[in-house]
Order: sequence, then structure tokens, then C-alpha cells
Amino acid sequence: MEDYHSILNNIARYVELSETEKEKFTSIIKTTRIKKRQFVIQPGYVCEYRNYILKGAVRVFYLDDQGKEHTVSIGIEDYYFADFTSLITQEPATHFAEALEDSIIFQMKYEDIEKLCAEIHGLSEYFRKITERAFASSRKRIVANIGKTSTQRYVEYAQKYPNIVNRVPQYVIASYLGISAEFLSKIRSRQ
Amino acid sequence: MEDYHSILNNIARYVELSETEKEKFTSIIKTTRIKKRQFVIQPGYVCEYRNYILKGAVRVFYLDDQGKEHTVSIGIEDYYFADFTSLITQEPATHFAEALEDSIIFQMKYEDIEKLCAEIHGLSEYFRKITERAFASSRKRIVANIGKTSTQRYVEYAQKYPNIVNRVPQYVIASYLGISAEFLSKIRSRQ
DNA sequence: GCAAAATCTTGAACTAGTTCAAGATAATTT
DNA sequence: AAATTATCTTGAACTAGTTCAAGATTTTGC
Repeated sequence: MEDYHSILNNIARYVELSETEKEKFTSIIKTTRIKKRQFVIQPGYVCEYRNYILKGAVRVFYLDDQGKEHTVSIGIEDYYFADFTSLITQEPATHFAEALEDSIIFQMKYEDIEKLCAEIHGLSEYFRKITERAFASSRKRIVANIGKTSTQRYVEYAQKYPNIVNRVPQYVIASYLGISAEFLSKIRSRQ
Repeated sequence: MEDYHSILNNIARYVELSETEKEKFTSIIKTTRIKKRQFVIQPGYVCEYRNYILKGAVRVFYLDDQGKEHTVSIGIEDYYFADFTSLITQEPATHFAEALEDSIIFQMKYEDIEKLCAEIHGLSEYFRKITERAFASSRKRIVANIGKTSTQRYVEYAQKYPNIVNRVPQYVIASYLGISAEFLSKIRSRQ
């Protein structure tokens, strides 16, 4: 029996579910342990699961034509990740998800969530609300990428997520912020 | 009596609503006519409405510290827009929304949508699903901004949205793609 | 249909950030 | 604790894209 306390707590911040509903939800969860550097999602394979990080750290990234890595998301505890395009279309992924530490994740099959959202109104509301938040912060990131200098982006990110900056390799942060690893090093040396 | 055909059609692509539900939904819609260059959303004022474009074109943008414009979204018919951060937090907006043409928009109050989503399961599912799609395409845009050259971004955008490129001033496209208006002009002259 | 406003183009000087290369540190593994 | 692998730093040469300025073209309002 796993500890669903933290994910149910996350849900409770947005909606109230009955005990039966909570049980139905936790019954679709598969718990997976992954080792550092292990891939959870890989290009070519459909992203079957919506993943929740119970413990550890995971990043989602893709490789461009020149083989350069671009990190799309960095998540630690209490964070969802997926190749969302692949997840909602159920077409092959284009992104990797890689454990940055030994981690424990909860995996929920796309179809199971869809069925449960159709059945449980509160759950539909929950995913609607967290996706709205995710969308708004994605918009904020676009704004930051377009409108700010690399230095500003790094300083603000480090201020907002000091724990991530301390846990995760610098080249990952760089590729998340859209800066070369070398230039991020130079930014840091000037601070 | 307005023509809700197109917005109900949009909904029908994702979920089925009963006649009563449709009526409840259309009853919260306020129709507004806006003139070219008119602002619908302005920094300092809470973004009260989720807006749907029935006819016309609208962009959402913000001004950075140096007074430079950065376009966050460009929408034409059958497209939702808002300052989503302001909408979901109900705090003052930081963005402008400006009509690029004389337009007709449907406006739905944030609180009315929330209430109706809590009441009508299908509507909650609808907004969940369209927000998931919006989120996925927002992620794609981040990837494009970080990983591609200006030229690639422009060429791909023009290919995907030829109608927008033809309807909307070039400097708006440039500020959406994160390029200076001058450089976009040079890109186009080389094509 | 003319005047004014808005948009687009082009060139020259510049700069933020990249790329490449090589060495220095730090973290893991045996 | 030595060896290997992963990560970070620094410098020099380079380039994609910016900024500024001024003129050309198109659109809009009266």
C-alpha cells in the first residue's frame, strides 16, 4: 500500500472528493521507481502516462536537429510531467523524460484518467484547474523567454526556485532557460 | 438574439451538452463589438472575462521595461483570449488585448464560468480539454522559441497560419515570434 | 482624392550570446 | 584512494539578431 497522502493533498487544494472517489482515483495509480539517468518517456513511444513525482527529480527535454538538448520542464516533488502533446493525442512522443535523481513516480494511464474525469465531476474540475494554472505559467515563461535577457531569466529563476537550482546540474538549468551552458557559467561568475 | 452557432459548435467538438445546458451557457455570454485598435484588456484592471472571437482579430501583448511590445497571442475567429494569469487569479492584468480589426467578441465572466463548470460536468470537461490543448501548444511554442532560429520560426508560422500572416501587420507577427520588426523584414526579403 | 498616420524596408554599427577547445573541479564507481 | 565519468569554467573567435536612422510604401480618415 503506497502513500497517496501527498497527491490527495494536492487534489484537496482545488476540490473535495468523497472517499469512494479518492479510492477510485488511487486505484488507477501505478507506482514506479526509477534510477538516476533512467528514461521514463522516449521519442517514438506513445506517452501512455500522466506522471506525478512523489520523490525525486525529473526533466523533460528534446533533441533538436543538431543534437542539442532543450529542457522543457524540470520537476521535483508534487509535480506532474509528461510529453503532453503525445499524452493528449496518444501519438508517439518527441521528447525524453529523464530522472535527475533516483525517484518514485505515480503513473496514471491516459485512458484511465479520461474515463474517471468523465465519471467524477470533481476530478474533471481538478484537472481543469491545474491545467489552467500550468497554461498560465507556460505563458509567463514565453513572455520571459521573449522579453528578458539571459541574465534576468537566470536571476529570476534562481530566486523563484533556489531548491531546484541547487539540486539540478547547471547545464540542465541552462538548457531550460535557453542559454548555452558556457554562457550560464559566465553569468554566474559575474554575479 | 445572437448567433451562438459557432461557439456551440466548438463545444460540440469535445462534449455533448443538453439543450438546457447550452441555454445556461449562452445565457452568461455578453456580446461586445470592438473597433480596430480598441483595448479590451488593460494593465491595472482585472481581466474579468474569458473572451471568444466570433468575428475579427485580437492580439494580447505586454510592454517590457524598455517599452517594447511582446505579443503573447494572436487570435482570429473561433479563438479564446484573455490575460489568463489575471483571469484565474482575478488580480490586475499585466497585458493588453487590442483589436486588430473591427471585431465581435463573446465575453463570459470568470465567476459565471466557474459556477457553471461546477454545475455542469460536461462544461467542466470542455474547458479541461481545450485548456489541455492550449497548454500543449504553448509548450510547443516554448520549444520553437528556444530551439529554432528566427527564420525557421517565421517560415513555420507562415506555413501553419497563412491567413493570420496575411491579415495581421508584420510587426505584430515579429513581436509574437520574438524577432525585431526590421529583422523580420530582412528575413522576408531573403525568402 | 488628399493629407496624415501607420507600416515596411534597407543599411551601417553594434552586442548579447554561441561555438569550440582545453583545462579545472567535483562526483561516482571500483 | 585511484580511476573514471560528469560537470563547470575560461578565453578567443565568431554570428545571429538588435538598434538607430531615414526613406519608401501602404492604409485610413475626412
